[in-house]
Parts: sequence; C-alpha cells; structure tokens
Amino acid sequence: MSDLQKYKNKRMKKDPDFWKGYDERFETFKLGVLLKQARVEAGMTQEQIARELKTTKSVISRMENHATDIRLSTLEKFAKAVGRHIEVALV
Amino acid sequence: MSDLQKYKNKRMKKDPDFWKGYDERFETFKLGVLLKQARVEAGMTQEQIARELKTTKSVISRMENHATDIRLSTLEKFAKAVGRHIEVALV
DNA sequence: GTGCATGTTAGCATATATGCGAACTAAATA
DNA sequence: TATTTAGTTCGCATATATGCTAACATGCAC
Repeated sequence: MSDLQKYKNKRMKKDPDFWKGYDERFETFKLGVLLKQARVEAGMTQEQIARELKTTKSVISRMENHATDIRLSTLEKFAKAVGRHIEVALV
Repeated sequence: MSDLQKYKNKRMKKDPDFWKGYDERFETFKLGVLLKQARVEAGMTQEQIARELKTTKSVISRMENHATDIRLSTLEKFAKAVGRHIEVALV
C-alpha cells in the first residue's frame, strides 16, 4: 500500500467528511505527503527539520498536513534539510 | 546564445552592479526567465496572462523580473494560463 | 502507573507575496 | 510629430504563508 493510501486511510478514520473536496485539494496534500516521505527517508524528526529551518516543529507538522499553499523558498529550505533539492518544471 | 544569457547581458547593461549577489539569487531569476520563456512560447502578452490570473500586467512583469519568491499556487496558475502545468520533485 | 519523545492543533503575531493604479520607457507605425 | 502597444517600476493596500507558544494526543519505555 502506498504512503498516500496509508495517509488517506488514517485521515478518513479521524475525519470521515474530509475527502469531500478531495479533487480540488489533492495536489497540496500530495505535496505534504511527499515532504513527510522525504523526511522519514532521511531518518529525521520534525524537530530536527525545524532546527535546520530555524523554526519550530509545529510549522513542519502544518506543512506536512494542513498547508494549502507553500512558497518555493520554503520548499527549497525543506529540501536542503533532508539533503535534497527541488526541481520545478513547466510541462 | 541561451535565453538566460540574453537576459544576463541585457540586465548587465542596464544595471552593472546587479550581478554582485548572483549566486544567491540565481535560482529565482532562472525561474523568472523560465516563466517569460513559457509565456513567449505560448505567444501571449503579459496583459493576456494577467487577465487569466485575474490581476494586472504589472504583477506579471514583477514575476518575470523582480520576484524573489513565489507561491506554488501562483506558479500553478501561471502554468495553466500558458497551457501547461507544473511538476515539483525532490531530487 | 510516570516520564519521555514525537507529532498535532489552535490562536495570534509577523513577514512577505500578491493586488492595484499611475507614471514611465522603448519601439513600431502612421 | 503624435499614437499605440508592450513592458517596467513605484508606492501602498490587502491577503496569506510563516513564526511562535501552549496545550493535547499517542506510543513507548521504565
């Protein structure tokens, strides 16, 4: 089962109405899942990431869960913290 | 000569000190050039893009030139206006 | 049971992208 | 010359991401 599927199952359980507007919000949540996945693969906690970004763990949690939008600079900082970098393409 | 090189030459002429902090800002300017390139390739003016994004041409100009940062949602809207979509990857 | 680590969420403050109008270049055109 | 079109730049207003603290949840160890 994919990480995204796992996330959906968990979220569905906690908040059954959550996926009503699924399609519109899919992309942003997909990004949050991507971030979490990258962090876990790097073997880091939210607090460790937060330290790198000079912020707090609550901010990281929000990025991975609630965030509806995000700046490129923030994304890039996060990527650096997990030892990666972002690539943006207009396809 | 690449579009980025053309941009550098033009900018250098107008504002010789501009490239002092080149390295730090390179990525953002590269994005601006990318946006302009996508727009021109779509055969659209800044004003046409602006109409699609429900904003004004000055905003588009700033995105292509001055913008130091940008939101993913804004980037996505721009991409849609030129008939494309964005792809973000953590590499 | 009691801590301890990790993660989530809410409320509010702050920083900054975005929205907008107006004045300005520069080039093309008649 | 004057006009038009595309683009730039400037303040300033507004919207929203981000920063931060505190409280709560959860699992895991002891």
